[in-house]
Amino acid sequence: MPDTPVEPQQQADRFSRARQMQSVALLEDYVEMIGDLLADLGEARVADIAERMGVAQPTATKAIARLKREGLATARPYRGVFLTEAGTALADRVRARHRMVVELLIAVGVPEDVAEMDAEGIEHHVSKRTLAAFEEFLKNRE
Amino acid sequence: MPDTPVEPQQQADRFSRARQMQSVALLEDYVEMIGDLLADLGEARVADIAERMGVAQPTATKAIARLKREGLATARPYRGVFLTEAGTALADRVRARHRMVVELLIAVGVPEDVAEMDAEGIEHHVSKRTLAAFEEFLKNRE
DNA sequence: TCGTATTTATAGCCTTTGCTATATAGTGTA
DNA sequence: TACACTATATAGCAAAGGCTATAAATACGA
Repeated sequence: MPDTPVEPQQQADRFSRARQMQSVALLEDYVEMIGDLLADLGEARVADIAERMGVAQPTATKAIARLKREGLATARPYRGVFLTEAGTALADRVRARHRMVVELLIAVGVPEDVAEMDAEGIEHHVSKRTLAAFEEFLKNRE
Repeated sequence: MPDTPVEPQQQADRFSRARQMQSVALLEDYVEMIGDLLADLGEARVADIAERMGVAQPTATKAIARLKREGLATARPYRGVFLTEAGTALADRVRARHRMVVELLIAVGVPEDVAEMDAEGIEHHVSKRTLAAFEEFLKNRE
């Protein structure tokens, strides 16, 4: 029965939740990016962050300000940006989830480059339970 | 080789693209919702749209204004909201994509209710090619 | 160490998506 | 037909994310 009627309230909640996740998505992207830069280059400069995020430098500065507000990052002016413990943990989770989404997409037949593209948007909406299902699926196929 | 180095520019483009898709997501949600209401109730009132979208009524009014601007909907004040041909076509595409995403999630082991939840956010980031892969996957399994 | 070049921060503006409070227009009934 | 009730529209505000232009701070070579 694909046509179970959906309660308006329930549906509204779903939309609210999706919007909520969206507001977290940017933080996740920045945190992961900063983690990557720290790993790759040993430091995360504002200019590099902006370049890789595809935004203007002041936009990155503002985003970093939000990360600081939320306790995910610290920054010494004109030095680099660093992740707090919470930031590092988030970055790790986000990175793992991203990889899992890409792998799942590839596993169901999505070309690798497309998988990589789409994952960038999809990943933020993948819940814990869905992630667990992905993991299980990848483990059990062959 | 999971560690193909990614060009900064390429990565930036991916993020830009994801942001771009995000701005379309709201339109898609509203259009699909209006389509559903028209089908279910024969009319789409602002109040119903707002309720089901989980937003305040003026927020829905504003979104509808954008739909009109973009040529997806028309509205007669104090009557209902209607979809243009383009709006109807978009609604159909969105609905089909939504169903496909839900089915794919279920097929890889995501519980139905979770699938329905997550699909709400995921669907907007599923490209044509990924959608095609999903379709193929669902057809070929068994 | 000075002075220029690079990098980051600030200022100021725009758009979108929310919100609440309030005005206004339709609807239906007495 | 008039009035109350309901539905929609409008006004005005906030936060987020984006931009360009410009100021300020740092770094580094001469």
